[in-house]
Amino acid sequence: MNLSQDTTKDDVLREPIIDLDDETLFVVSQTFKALCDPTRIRILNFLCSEEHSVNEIAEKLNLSQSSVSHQLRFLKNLRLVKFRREGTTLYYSNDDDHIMNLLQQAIDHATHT
Amino acid sequence: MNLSQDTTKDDVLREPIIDLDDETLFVVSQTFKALCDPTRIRILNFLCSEEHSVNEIAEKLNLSQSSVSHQLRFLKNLRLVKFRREGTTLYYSNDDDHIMNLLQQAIDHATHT
DNA sequence: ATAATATATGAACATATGCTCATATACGAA
DNA sequence: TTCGTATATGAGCATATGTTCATATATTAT
Repeated sequence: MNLSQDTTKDDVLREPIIDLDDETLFVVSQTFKALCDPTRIRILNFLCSEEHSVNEIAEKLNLSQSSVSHQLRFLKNLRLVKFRREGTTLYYSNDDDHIMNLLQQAIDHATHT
Repeated sequence: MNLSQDTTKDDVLREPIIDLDDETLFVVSQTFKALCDPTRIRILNFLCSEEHSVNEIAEKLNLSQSSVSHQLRFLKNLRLVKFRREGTTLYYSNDDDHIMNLLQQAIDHATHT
């Protein structure tokens, strides 16, 4: 696994990646950090199919408005969710299909077991 | 509110899962927790291709023996790595292809960006 | 303008996390 | 057994994390 990496265009045979550069490491760890908290998992899973307002999320998932808002800010900083405004209501939705796909894979794996 | 849940085996059409049960939530969060720390990411990535002893890991990744050992215990508890003994040396290796695959996807995604 | 509703935010707090240090344990060689 | 090497473990510590509480901000309606 991990037998290759970006090198110059001329390379054909590539060295295996022993260690990862700091930036990759940071991005990957941040990505998984977003997915490692039960509350965020529930929120992301809830936003998987369709958009929901902050209050809807809080009510359906039985969480405080503040907690949801804090977590949504966290997820928005990582560009995992986005929102649109309608009056005073903000509708949040998925903004990263790739990460949502990783989450679904893990959920499928967990439920399948 | 968990509008849907596991249904009977006879069902073909199923409601979307609004909320996740506690066990799934726990397993998924634990899984990602394993992948959200830079040190564990480096260790798992290093073990991705082949087995390595504790000292090899520590030296190649420039980590303390103690830190590596602690993290390996963490990863072993989650069944993400296994080891075989050869004298006093323990060779650790990947024990969960599915999770390793999730990690590689995230790494590819991060490096590709 | 004020009121009502929806959301965001900062402080404080308790808990979780990851590291280091020192030491314990396990195994093999002599 | 004793020594040397490899690994494991527990305590202590500093930092990170997630929640609640109180309050701030934003938008709409009156």
